[in-house]
Amino acid sequence: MSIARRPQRADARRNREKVVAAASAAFAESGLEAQVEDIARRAGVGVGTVYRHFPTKEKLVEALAAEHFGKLAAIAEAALDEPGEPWDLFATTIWRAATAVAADVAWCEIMGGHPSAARAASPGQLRLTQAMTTLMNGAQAAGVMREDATVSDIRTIMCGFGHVAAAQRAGNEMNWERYLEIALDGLRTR
Amino acid sequence: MSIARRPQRADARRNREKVVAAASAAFAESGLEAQVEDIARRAGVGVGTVYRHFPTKEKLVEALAAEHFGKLAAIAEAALDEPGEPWDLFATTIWRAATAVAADVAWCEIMGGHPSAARAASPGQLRLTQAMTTLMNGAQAAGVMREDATVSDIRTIMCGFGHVAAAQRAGNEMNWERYLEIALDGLRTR
DNA sequence: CGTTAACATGAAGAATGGTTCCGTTTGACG
DNA sequence: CGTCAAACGGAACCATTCTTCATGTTAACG
Repeated sequence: MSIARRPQRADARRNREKVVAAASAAFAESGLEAQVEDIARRAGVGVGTVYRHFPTKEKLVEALAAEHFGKLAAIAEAALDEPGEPWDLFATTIWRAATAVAADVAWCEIMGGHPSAARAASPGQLRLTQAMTTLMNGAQAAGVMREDATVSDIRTIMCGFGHVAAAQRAGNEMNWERYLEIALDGLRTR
Repeated sequence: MSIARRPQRADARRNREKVVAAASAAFAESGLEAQVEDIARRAGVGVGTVYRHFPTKEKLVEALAAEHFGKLAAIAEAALDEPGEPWDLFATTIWRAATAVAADVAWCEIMGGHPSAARAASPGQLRLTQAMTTLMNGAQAAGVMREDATVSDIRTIMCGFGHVAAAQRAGNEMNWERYLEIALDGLRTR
């Protein structure tokens, strides 16, 4: 019994796009604590409209987090098709991902394991895990990455990374490039 | 012109102790977002009493943070008097400190660079920096630690560590021991 | 066009949690 | 003891921020 439903109105879809874009910008700038009212203002709509498209603020965060993980997956998958030494492919991937994450406060928080984002495993997360596993297997087969390293280690390292990058943005004297340099070195075979 | 002031009442000092102990326990268990009312209840006093001794919640956090840094400084200073290989002295210190921090949610947050704690440099922080520098110089002189490593790197690593440990406690699949293992490896000379 | 369901709005509601305030109690001192 | 300033208690206050809802608007379709 499929209930006959009118198609979504054109202005509604447009507004949804505007909300997503505004939220993306607001979160990138102020982190996940950016206020719904601010997002609505940026989008040029009322708060009610935000809530029409996303039942809660948390769902909005989840949606953007899923999008972010999709981007990371794309970065990792791209490396799979590139030529180069196994270690370089892996390291370059981490580096590209980190650079993208560090430029966005909310993304840092999401990588840091913020509750709103960590909940459901998005397809992007699965793809990311898959691609990273392949990259790491390659490096391990070449004997340049410690044998006991797993994707879980990468998650752990990137969790710490997200927070370091966020702290750096917040003004603490800190350096995420240096953090990565040391962590990546710790993953190499001696 | 020193204003004649009555000495602090005995019950007031006792209550202060109780507040500090209660706050310590509440923060260790629930993190810095533990509520003032909960702290007061644990201490067996009213919220007003908490505010008599600490003008704001943030000051209370700062006081406990300073205490924590004092403990870390003691750990590092103790290692200075112990016999052993330079690298082991350094690594053992990090390990001891990390173990202490990981057992306390608020401590993890403080290490992670929580605003309330990062503000003023407490004497404990200075002592900690001093002792760590000595330990690191020893390891570098022995040629077992990368020459470019600085105390600032340790701060960065421990910032990430605090967050990883907190995330692990919050239920994320993560492993701070593994994190440390990799980071310490990254600090060694190849 | 007219009708209607979908959509938009933003002020009001609800929940949270730090801080204040004043009536009451209590320790210290003469 | 009697006095008094210090200390206490905790309900009330206030600020913040997510969420709802009653009212007004608009795109889609016949």
